[in-house]
Amino acid sequence: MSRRDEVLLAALDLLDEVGLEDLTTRRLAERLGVQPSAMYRHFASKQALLDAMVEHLATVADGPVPDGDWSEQLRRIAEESRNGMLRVRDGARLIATHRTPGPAAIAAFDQLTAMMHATGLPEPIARSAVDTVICYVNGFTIEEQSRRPAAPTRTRADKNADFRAGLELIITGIRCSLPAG
Amino acid sequence: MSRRDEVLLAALDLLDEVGLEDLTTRRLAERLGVQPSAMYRHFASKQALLDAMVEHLATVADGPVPDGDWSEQLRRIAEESRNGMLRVRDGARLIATHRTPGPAAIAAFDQLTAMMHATGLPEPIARSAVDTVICYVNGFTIEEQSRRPAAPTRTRADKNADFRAGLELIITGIRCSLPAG
DNA sequence: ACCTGAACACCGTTCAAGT
DNA sequence: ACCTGAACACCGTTCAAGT
Repeated sequence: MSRRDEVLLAALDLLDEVGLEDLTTRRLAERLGVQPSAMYRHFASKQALLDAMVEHLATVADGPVPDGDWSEQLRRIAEESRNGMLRVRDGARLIATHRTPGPAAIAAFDQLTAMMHATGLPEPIARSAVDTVICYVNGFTIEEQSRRPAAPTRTRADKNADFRAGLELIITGIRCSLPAG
Repeated sequence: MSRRDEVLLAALDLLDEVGLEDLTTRRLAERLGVQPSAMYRHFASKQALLDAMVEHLATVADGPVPDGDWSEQLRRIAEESRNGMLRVRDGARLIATHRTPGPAAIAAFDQLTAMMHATGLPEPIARSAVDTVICYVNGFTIEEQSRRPAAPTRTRADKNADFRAGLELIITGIRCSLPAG
C-alpha cells in the first residue's frame, strides 16, 4: 500500500471520528505523526484529498449493475448507494457536495436508464425515474446523517424500513407509468 | 428594522455572492464597515447567524397548507420548498445541513400527513409519502445547486421540468397505493 | 521519496474599553 | 445600544531545506 493510500485511509478514519467540520489537514498530520505540510507531497490540496475520499466511497457504490428485473436493480442500486454513504460519518454530505460524477457513476447511470427503457418506458421517463431515485437516496441519507443525536427516537432498523418504504413508493410510481402495467 | 436584521440580510446577500465556503464573519464585517467582533453583539456565534438565515429562508417555504386535493397540496409544498432554497446560492445545503426542523415546519408536516390520512392512506404510509417527497426535494435541489457551472447544458426551464417529472412519479406512486384507485 | 521548519494570509471568538 | 482594539488558538498553503 502506497503512502498516499495510508494518508487517504487515515483521513477517512478521522472523518468518521470527528465529522466533516473538524476534518482538518493539521489534525490529520497530527494523527499521522507528521508536520502539516507533509500532506502536500501526496495531495495537491485538501480539496484533492476530499475528492479522493469521495472516489473511495463511491467505488463501493458504483459497482456493476446487478442481475434481476428493473425494480430489483433499482432497489440494489439505491441500497448500495446509501450503504456507501453510511460507511463514514457525514459520508452523504461529503459525496453530495464534492462529487463530480466520475466515469463509473455515469456509466452505471446510463446502463440503468437503458435497461428501464428496454422495459418499455419512454426514454425521457426512464431517465427521470433513475434521477428521482438518486435524488431520493441522497436527500434521505443526508438528512439521516445530519440529525443531531439529541433524541434518537428511531433506531437504525426503523430508518432502514423508512428508507425502503419511500423507495417502494417511487418504484410503484414507475410501475404505474409503464405502458402495459 | 433592527440592526440585527440588517446584519442578517447582509449575511444572506453575502452568501448569495460568495457561496457557503466563503461566507466568513470577517468578510461580513468588512461589508458592513465594521470590526469582526461587532457581530457578536447581535448573534452569539456564526452558528446562531446561520440558524437565523435558515429560519429566514424556511419561513418563506413553511407557510400555511394551501387549498386543493392532496396531490395539489403536495405539488405546492414541494415547489415552494424548492423555491425557498433557490432564493440564495447554496440555500439547499445551508438548510439541509443546519436545520433543526423548527415548529412551523413540524406543524406543516403533521397537517399534511393528517390530510393524506384522511384521503384514505393508512397513517404510516401517509407519513412515508410526505417524507419521501421532502427527501426528493432536498436531494434534487442540493444537487441542482452544487453543480459546478462548467457546462450548463440544461437551462433553468429544463431543471424545472425535470423536477416536476420526478415529483409526478412519486405522486403517481402514492395514488397507486391508495385503497380505491 | 518523504518529511521538517518557518513563514503567510486567513479563520472564529473573547474581552476590556470606548461613545 | 453599538462598536473598537488587541489578543488567542486555530486554519490551508508555500517553499526552501534536510535525509
